[in-house]
Amino acid sequence: MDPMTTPAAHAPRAPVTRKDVARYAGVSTAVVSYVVNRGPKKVAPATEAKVQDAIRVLGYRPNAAARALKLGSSETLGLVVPDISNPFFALFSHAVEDAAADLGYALVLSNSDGNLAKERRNIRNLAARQVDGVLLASVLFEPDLEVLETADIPSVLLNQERDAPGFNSIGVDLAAGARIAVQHLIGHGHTNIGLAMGTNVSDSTDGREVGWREALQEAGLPEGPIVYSAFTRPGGYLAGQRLLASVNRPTAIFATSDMQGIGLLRAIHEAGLAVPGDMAVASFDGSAESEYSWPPLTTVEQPVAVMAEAAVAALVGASRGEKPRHRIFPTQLHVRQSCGCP
Amino acid sequence: MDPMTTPAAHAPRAPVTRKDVARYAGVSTAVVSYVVNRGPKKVAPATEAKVQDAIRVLGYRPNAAARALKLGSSETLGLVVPDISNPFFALFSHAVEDAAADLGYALVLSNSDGNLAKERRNIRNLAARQVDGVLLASVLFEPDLEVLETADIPSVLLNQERDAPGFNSIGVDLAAGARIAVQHLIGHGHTNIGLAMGTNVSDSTDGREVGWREALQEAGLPEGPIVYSAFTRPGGYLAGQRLLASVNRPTAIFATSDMQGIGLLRAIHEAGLAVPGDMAVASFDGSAESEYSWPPLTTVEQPVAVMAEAAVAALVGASRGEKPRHRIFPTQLHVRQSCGCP
DNA sequence: CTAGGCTATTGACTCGAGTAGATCCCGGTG
DNA sequence: CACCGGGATCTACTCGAGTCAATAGCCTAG
Repeated sequence: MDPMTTPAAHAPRAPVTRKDVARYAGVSTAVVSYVVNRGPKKVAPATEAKVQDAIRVLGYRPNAAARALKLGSSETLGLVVPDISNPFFALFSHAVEDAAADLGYALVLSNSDGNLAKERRNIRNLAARQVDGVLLASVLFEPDLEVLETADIPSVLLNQERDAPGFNSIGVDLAAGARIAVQHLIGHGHTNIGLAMGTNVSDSTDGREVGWREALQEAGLPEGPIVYSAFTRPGGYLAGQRLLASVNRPTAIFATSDMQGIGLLRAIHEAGLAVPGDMAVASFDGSAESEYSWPPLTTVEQPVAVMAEAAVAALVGASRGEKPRHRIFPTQLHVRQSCGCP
Repeated sequence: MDPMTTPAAHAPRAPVTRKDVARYAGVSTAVVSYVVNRGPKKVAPATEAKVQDAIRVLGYRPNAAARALKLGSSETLGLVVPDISNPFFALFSHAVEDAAADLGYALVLSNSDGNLAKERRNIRNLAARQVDGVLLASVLFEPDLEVLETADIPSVLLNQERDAPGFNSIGVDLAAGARIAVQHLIGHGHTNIGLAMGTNVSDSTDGREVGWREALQEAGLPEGPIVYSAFTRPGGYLAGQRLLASVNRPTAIFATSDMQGIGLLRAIHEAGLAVPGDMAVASFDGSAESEYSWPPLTTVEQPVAVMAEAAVAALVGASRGEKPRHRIFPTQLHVRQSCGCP
């Protein structure tokens, strides 16, 4: 440390700019830029050393706002999710942040709390902040593309099963995933399989419902009871209570999210039934929580990390003029014990 | 091209600037600023109407980067957490985002993944991005304040039990919370209470360990076995296996986080024991997951929303020159069933 | 010894918005 | 009629960094 006097701890230190570095190093400001950005012109090694030194001594950090202004890019991506405290979105956010950080982008997070007006506000807000792209996990199943269009930012629709022409979108093959899970349940000998379906504002039927139905039909089984409720733990709990009380009580249930699966388990336990003995369960998402429930949930895993990377790549590609596209990823069944496997 | 047809959907529309608005409205750029910011000078109502009109027609959005450059503030806060997919931090992030949004701030999220080097990088990165403040949930229990000092940004240390002079910090009374939980367990008649302690890089003892010990001493009970492991589900699982195998197996366990509590439950279930019959459990945090485990966990709830608000307020206060301070919040015991209550 | 050809460096302009200071225009006074 | 007050508006500079065109050295070939 400097043996001389240290400056007062809380003196409002003026921010160090490129000019200060230039003066200290005895060069022009242009050279400082060239050193910092390694280009676009070369700098003599000796000069570079002087500049690096000055940067270190003064503790210079380029002002990101100035940079963003000049370059027209803030190196920032926006992520809009319904609720970050939902484990699935938390997982997703983490993966997105990782992918973005790898490419030098920062991530601005905002929650829409299942509220369309808030979702719109958030998008507009991000647009005003000059983010380079928006990743939107809409509260709607058919998001209102208008806001995105008028905001005129590259965007990716997440969790999107169907193609929205002119937009990047990313999703998983819901139907195939659900089918595989229900088939697995059928493989355990179940003939009456219920569905705890998440509610969903859309005209078209959710792929998970389709997959459930298909698997049943293929096996020549009748449709089990369906209960619609929120994609949440309480939603699953409620669905569980209803399903258990239904006239033709199923012996297995497929839940359209892990959160519902968790809620389901609670309802079943409270009814004094055993899982998977009295009631088998399988769910959808593949979150960490599903691994540590009791019993551990057999679940359809979404390739979250891969999807996040693809989403970020699509955004970065869009700013380079690439065409928007719709990508669907495959899921994978994670067999644990709630289905009846040992 | 036909001038009447709409422009090609993906024509790289040039961004609308203040100048465009000024030209369209037939005024100077200064007036546009005055209208947008409602000051610092007055504008005649008629002129204002013209400008508002132009803004609407052209779809003008002020460039946040330019604004940030000129004003030296980006209206942005940074949040650094070890891992957003940990439910506790997810919950916290949500609360922080809410509080920040209420005050017009956006939130930049970054994960440090329990990696000190990454934590430092993230902080520096945020500093370069001119965030107005940083909320830091450090991976260390005694964060290296040096980075924050040299970065010279207002900051708040989260989850901080002890006072770091010159820094804002926010935490809960860990010892008191742990004590209350252990006392509750004692109230159920347990005399051998184990501790699943999260590992913690610090010289001093974690408050939760202190609280556990105090409660035992006060009741004249001997210390039960302690197992140290990560603050995670697998950490708790491991701790559970060890505690169950220990020579003087306890009849109740206090876990220092909900995640550990969840892991504990799994280990106990796998051993074929009943909770709370054979083994009672209580944990710490109050996350949503603890409510839906089986059985639901009795846990010490942290006032996450209040703390988040206080943290954001401290940051905003700091930019106004307020003195840094250390605040400790009380916890509250949430009695559910894992402790033995009906 | 000078022209030519390099390379390293610099000066100066730019991005878009905030705002101080100058200017303009109007009605009202003396 | 000249002058002044005062509100409305405009001109011009600023923030910090990127980068191009111009320049200053300097070495070598002729």
